[in-house]
Amino acid sequence: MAQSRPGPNLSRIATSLGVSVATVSNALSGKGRVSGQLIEKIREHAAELGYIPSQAGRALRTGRSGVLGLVLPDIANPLFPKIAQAIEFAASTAGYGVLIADSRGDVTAQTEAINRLVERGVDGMVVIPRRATRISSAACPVAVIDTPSTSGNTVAADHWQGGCEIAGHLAGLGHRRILIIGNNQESSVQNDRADGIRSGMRPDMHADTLWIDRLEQDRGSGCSLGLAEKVRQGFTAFAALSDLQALRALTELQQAGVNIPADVSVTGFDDLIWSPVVTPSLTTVRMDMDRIAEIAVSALTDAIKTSSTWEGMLVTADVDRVAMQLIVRQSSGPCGPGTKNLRDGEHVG
Amino acid sequence: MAQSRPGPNLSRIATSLGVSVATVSNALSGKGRVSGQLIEKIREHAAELGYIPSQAGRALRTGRSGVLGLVLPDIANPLFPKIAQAIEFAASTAGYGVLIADSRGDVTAQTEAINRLVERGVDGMVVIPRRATRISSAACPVAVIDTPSTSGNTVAADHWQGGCEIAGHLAGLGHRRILIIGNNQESSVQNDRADGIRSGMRPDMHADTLWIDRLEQDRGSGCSLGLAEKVRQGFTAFAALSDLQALRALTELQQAGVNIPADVSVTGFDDLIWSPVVTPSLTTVRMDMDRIAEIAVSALTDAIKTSSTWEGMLVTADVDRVAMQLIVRQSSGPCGPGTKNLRDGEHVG
DNA sequence: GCGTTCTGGTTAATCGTTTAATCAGAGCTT
DNA sequence: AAGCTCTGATTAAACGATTAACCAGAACGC
Repeated sequence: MAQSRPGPNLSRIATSLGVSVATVSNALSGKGRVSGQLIEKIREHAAELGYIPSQAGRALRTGRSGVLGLVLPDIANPLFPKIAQAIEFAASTAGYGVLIADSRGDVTAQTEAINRLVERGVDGMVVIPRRATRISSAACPVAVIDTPSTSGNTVAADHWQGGCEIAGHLAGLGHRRILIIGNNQESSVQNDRADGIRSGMRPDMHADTLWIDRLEQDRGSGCSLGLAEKVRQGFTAFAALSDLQALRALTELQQAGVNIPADVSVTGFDDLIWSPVVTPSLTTVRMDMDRIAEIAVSALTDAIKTSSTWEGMLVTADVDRVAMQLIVRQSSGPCGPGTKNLRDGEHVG
Repeated sequence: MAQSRPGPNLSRIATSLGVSVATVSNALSGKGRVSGQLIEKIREHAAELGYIPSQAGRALRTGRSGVLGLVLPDIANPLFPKIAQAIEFAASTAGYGVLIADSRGDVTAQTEAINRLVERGVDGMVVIPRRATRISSAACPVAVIDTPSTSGNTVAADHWQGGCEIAGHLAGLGHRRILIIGNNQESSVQNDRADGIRSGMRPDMHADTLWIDRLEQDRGSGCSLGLAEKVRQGFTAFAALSDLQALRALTELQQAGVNIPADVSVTGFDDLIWSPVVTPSLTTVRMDMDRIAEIAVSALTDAIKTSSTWEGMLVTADVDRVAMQLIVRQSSGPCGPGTKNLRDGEHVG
């Protein structure tokens, strides 16, 4: 039961140098009144002893754990790697650790996950909420990354503006009939993206929307989206609300013999990992996750510093939306005669 | 500076019930000697007060934080969501939290990330090592998830066996010339998978291997893999060592007008998120990440319980490999006459 | 020369939990 | 009745860091 840690602690440094623990603590934190030379000497000695402060001791005394929680609706989300990476980076440069909690898609599991984090004593947390769920405020500051149009959102990518970018791009290429392909109508993010696309269209343009989950309820998951038929109906551009759906559309169209981008264009959202390497590479719109994470984390750490009350609260940031950036690749091209040879079959079904 | 936590602590419960803190602690942990009725009363009262033990206090006293670290070579890895989800689940059912650390691909950053975790006082950690790097053992038990053939591996999917499954599947479909498509020749995981494929082939089969990163060094990243040419050379099956490369192959072939699976077959590894929804859906081989995570975590917690010494050590488990499961979908089919019409162009280059 | 201020430290309390050591009383033996 | 054990609790000492409060001595003003 050698339960004492191996590394030196404050008192070991103190006795070894013949000073008091308080002085060592002050020297290292630069808080109390210690002479310059002594500070130097203590820091040097601490360094060569390889001193690492006990988070437990510090946490117990200060009431702060130095850890942030990260709650995700569903870790399996392909966007998650970028989010986690960005949050972890922002947090660790701010001196915080990141504790993850997965809610496995379930809504009740989300509050459960939040509770787990609270029990572990996180100082604050970043929540990417599931669908349109509200955060039953936990016992610590909470930053929400959702979409700017949702109340309670701390900071997020400007999904609406991202949609505008896509619409503008497609408009510039001459496309007039666009099929928006989304997964879930209840997702506020996807709705904002779709709204953005519609708002960015010129007056002479027209868009229909296809929600995959509804289609799959009828036809079964993984079913065909019937996009070849949509091509025959005159749609020349398929704007998916996520790269995953864009990929699905892309491969379905390719399999049906539709050439991209010669015949039709396909665009996505998020610039996920496969987007640059598929053929044709995917035109998409990217969110600056690093910046979003940095804003969220600093809003959180500010709230932690100044929070005198322990009630849960949703933190706010000066900037609540971060622009998305259009990445033009090969899956989008001018709306040209390439589609003509498919048009004759109109109104087949 | 209301630095005292809001929730009740042991002493509040104790005074409120007129007993000592020790008794409350014993009653809740079931360790000391407390009468049955008193245990009941204390637990009840603690519950209705919403008592949550202070991890900081406990950690300070016991020297255990109740937190595991998770170190990833590169969080952006598309496999990461599954890993993180599985580890988090296994850890939280074992009563542990999970602190993440990203090494952003860099090898030096990996040790840095490990140090960050140690400083935060993790009781142990799970490391998915970068390429062939060895873990410079940290000051806590470490479980390594790599591949069974690597020394120091705690537990991992049986990538070699997974390769055999693929080879067997393709052999049964009549394929004789296989192109293995990998990303990186230095990856021990990819090497094991490739070896597995070769070992699982029948004597009359032949396989070549294409390493993408080498190709990209010459032709630039995102370049064509020249697979259409390979089809003309007589390859009828493309076995990628990851679904990401499989997807790349699939789309490149489709764009070149090659029909899958009629003309050639494409297979992958890992059953990543897009695999079921692309057209044609991807035949792949899946690892049982939940089981791997559970084995790794329980090996870790065992080591933590019994560890009297604080030196770092690589833990071992009874089972060091978990079988992979073949998922047959639509991207693989019989090697048939479908390829014939492309064969006449043999030896063009 | 005596009160005051400033400097550079020390003392001691505290955070909340665990756990070894102790202790009061009941029941039992001889 | 003295000694013993057993039960059910209490006491007190950690764990390691932070920080308010205190204190000795030097410098200084008047």
